[in-house]
Amino acid sequence: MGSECRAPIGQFVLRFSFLRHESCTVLRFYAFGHAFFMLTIAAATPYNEFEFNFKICIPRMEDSKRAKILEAATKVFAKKGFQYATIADIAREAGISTGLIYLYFENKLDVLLSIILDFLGNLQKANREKLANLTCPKEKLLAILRNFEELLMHDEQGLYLVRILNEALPHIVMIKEKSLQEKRRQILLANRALLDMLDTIIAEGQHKGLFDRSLNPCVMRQILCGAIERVVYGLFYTTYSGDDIGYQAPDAHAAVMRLIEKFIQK
Amino acid sequence: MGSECRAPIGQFVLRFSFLRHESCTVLRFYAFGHAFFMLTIAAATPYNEFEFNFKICIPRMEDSKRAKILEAATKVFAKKGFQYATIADIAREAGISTGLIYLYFENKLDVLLSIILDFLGNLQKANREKLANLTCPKEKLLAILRNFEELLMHDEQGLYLVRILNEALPHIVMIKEKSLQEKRRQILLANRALLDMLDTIIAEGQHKGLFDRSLNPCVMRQILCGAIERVVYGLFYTTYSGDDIGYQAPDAHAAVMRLIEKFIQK
Amino acid sequence: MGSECRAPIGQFVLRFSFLRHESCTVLRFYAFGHAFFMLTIAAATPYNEFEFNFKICIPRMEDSKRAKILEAATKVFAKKGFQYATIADIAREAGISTGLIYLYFENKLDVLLSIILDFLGNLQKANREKLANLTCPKEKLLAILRNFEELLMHDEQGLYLVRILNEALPHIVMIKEKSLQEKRRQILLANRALLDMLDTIIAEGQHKGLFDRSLNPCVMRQILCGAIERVVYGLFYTTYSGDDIGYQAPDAHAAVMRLIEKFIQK
Amino acid sequence: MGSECRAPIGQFVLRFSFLRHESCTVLRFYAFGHAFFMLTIAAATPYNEFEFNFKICIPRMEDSKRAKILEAATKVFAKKGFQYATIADIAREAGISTGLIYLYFENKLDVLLSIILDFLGNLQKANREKLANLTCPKEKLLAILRNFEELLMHDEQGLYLVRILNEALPHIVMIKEKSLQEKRRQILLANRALLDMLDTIIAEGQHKGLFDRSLNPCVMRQILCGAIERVVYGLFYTTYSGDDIGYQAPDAHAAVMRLIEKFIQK
DNA sequence: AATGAATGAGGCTTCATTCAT
DNA sequence: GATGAATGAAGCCTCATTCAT
Repeated sequence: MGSECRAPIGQFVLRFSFLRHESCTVLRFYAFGHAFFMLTIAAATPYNEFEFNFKICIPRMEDSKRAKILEAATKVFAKKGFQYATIADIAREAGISTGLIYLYFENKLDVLLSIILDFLGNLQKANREKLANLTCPKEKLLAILRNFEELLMHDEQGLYLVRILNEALPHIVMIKEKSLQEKRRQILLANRALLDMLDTIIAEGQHKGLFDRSLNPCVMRQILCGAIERVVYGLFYTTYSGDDIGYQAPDAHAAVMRLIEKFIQK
Repeated sequence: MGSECRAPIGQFVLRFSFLRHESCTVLRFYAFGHAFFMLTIAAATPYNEFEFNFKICIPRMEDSKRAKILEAATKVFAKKGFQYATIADIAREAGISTGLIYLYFENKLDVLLSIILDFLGNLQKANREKLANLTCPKEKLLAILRNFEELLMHDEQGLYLVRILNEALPHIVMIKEKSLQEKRRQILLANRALLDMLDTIIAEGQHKGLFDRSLNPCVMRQILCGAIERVVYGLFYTTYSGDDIGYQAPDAHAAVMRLIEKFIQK
Repeated sequence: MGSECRAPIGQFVLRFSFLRHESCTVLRFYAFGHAFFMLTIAAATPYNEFEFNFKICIPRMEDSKRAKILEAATKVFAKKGFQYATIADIAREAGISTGLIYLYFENKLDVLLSIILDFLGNLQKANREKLANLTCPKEKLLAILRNFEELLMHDEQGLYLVRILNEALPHIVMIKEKSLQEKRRQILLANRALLDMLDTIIAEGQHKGLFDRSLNPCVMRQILCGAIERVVYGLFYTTYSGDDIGYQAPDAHAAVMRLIEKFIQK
Repeated sequence: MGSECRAPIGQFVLRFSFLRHESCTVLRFYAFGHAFFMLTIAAATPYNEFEFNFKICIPRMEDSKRAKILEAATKVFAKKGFQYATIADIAREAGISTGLIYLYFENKLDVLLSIILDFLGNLQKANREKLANLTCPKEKLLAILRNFEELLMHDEQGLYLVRILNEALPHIVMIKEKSLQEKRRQILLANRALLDMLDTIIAEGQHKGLFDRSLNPCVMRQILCGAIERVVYGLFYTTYSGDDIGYQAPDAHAAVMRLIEKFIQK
């Protein structure tokens, strides 16, 4: 925080923090420890007209810095695209300074990789929990795909992730930076593990005579994942651009469930 | 009264037609058979003020060079991603100088929009041709989706397009540049027209009792398109990264056909 | 009720004052004694909507760095001409990196405008001080023109300014950039104010029968200013090109004084 | 010309020429050999809105190409400034192609030098003619300054020249290009000759007891020339920016005459 | 731990100049 | 003589990253 200060206002104490970025100034007013409202003054050209953005917000208290940065970055990457999102954007969104990001991450790409790795980790964890008690291939398949769907549709952050995954995965293969090779390897491994798990379950289902045997399991998996992502992407697009995509989250869920059922059956 | 006349302009012949009406005079200028622009002179009093109405159609230079640039850009955008592709990359790939690109396009974004607009135009054209003789919703749906699939799987350029469409569409909404607004509008319109066409056909099929009535047509369309794109994307990914995706073009085609059949049925 | 408070912000101390009126609360933020901005909160109900009135005064960072850049730019612009001066030249002259200039100014044109605006501001200030105690038109005219002459002949920077003003003023009218419109307006206003002041004094002198009545005040002013600028320009040219212009600063001053006396008299 | 073509319109034959530039298209319509009107279509972006500039003009018939280019360049340099004027601008204004300029001139700087050299040549010629029969220093001085004034105030081109001279002279000293050294030398010589002539006449007048002896002749010359240029510049500024400068050509002339008379007298 | 001023490499874009036609 | 497509050097500007505080 740039600075803090207390001043009595009305019947309670008003505390505020003050943060100057390159292109804007952020003031946060707190009452009772909660951020009371946030005032962003953009375009600090002297003697000029200004643009203000207000955000009345009561933030989570226990936000560790790392999580805060990742959350902000997810939003910014999704809205602007990785390349066009700047470190300054992320810092502004997170309410911190640009330098601090480099205390928690190697560089911008590392932030992106960390978002993806966190997501894949969460997905793996959820899958492990759900699959523990299941034996039927159909139930297993459903469980995994529902986990995928839920993580993406659960909240705004999930919608952002669809956009990010879509954009980022092709790049990950290309990463050359030595210091990020380990993270790159982990992501590719986790991703591959996920796909293999799906392929194996589909093959198992085909083998047991439960699923349609005429199709290549890999294509089937690709279709199922692609359909889910696309459907969720539509939801992201709606919230993001304001255009009506023609359906809501429940429609999306129903359709995905129906797709799985119909498509894998004999 | 009408007359025609040819005059050499640059490297191609300019042809124009001349037509005098009672109250105005119309000049039409043609290049390559296209009406280049149309000039209506309302009150032909010499040395006086005039009223003009223009209608411009196709003022562009060598189409082959333009196509060459677009082809190179498609490849580069697909391989590096739009954000990481530089103008120098495109020029190198096309075998021309960087400056020349700015003779044919406004800037990098304009190149991207042109690629997409050309693709959507081709798709629309192919759809119009195929749909002319069809009445059955199922046949219509199949025709459109096969057009889509064929354009994308037909050759390398098609595979590149999947990657580009995937990455670019979110950006298009964000375009603020004044000079690109018209192209942005056209793309969004063409895209919307395509989606509406699909939605209408699906709704028609549902109404006639041919398709599954329980699902929202927009979601169904989203799933079908998403699945096709994802499957084709897998093929691109294989050729591009060298990783085996686990299936080939024929598998992909078979699966898509089967998906359509199964998913839309009652 | 009022209170004051200090909080460190970046490298300087932020001071603010706090004032509660019956219907609103006013916060004033100061840096270096300047009111940084003023925030009026109309209805201080917590967690509710607010009404704010802002008045921004001087949001800028280190003034010394800004001045350093302007000084370097003045020199470079004068020696190379605005058009041929590069940002790299200015940065080199100021002993900083190119990027830093963009932290203090919008772009190259903004640097130029800032130089001119600063000069006009100094001139206005000097005029205000000198004119405070004068009533005689002749004395007033002399005071203003001597201020002008002194600011330009005082030191090297003054000589540079002649060259810059000469070159820049035609450009200022042409500025289209939205972000520079405000500065453009201010310069034109300040310039106009200066000319109007001169014209008014000349007209007053004519009216009182002190000055030559046969001539248009605007032309007279133009001649006086043009003569001064040209004479000073000669001095700049000498130091800059090494060519002997044939006179020195004292000659210049004597001639200007004599010109004023002779030219305005009846 | 790009192309020519004839078509009967009303009771007389309409001939038109057609010229495509990079950023605009120029049509010229002729009647009876005169350019009837000129239509400039800017921003030839396909499918887009256009900007039109009309110019109804009846050009001189015997325009040699070289003179045409210089005339166009004078206008463009004056309006945009040398650096920001492009060869394409000049070609467009002259109604020719960019390449043709390089058939008549070495490069852009050569065009500028040629404009100035032509002007100085005209001035020298006019001075030689006028001075032939004069012996009185006062008459000689008046004759030279009136020549200067007349050439600059005579027409639009003269006004443009004030602006160009103002901007260009400081640069001429800096020219390093080998191929332009000769022209540079000529300009500096002609300029020096002009100034020397003035200085000599003033000194002569002082010596003969006709002029004020208390001032340095060089400063006096500088003041007289500076005043004239500034006054004429005001007229240019008015026509160019549309702002009212507060006086007209006759006011300017009267004031200049009066200045000379008053300033040089004892 | 946190800040944000400072750096400078690298991309986009313009435009003087060339040259095949 | 005349054209204008093509070239590519050079400048502006952005922004990831560093580092003194």
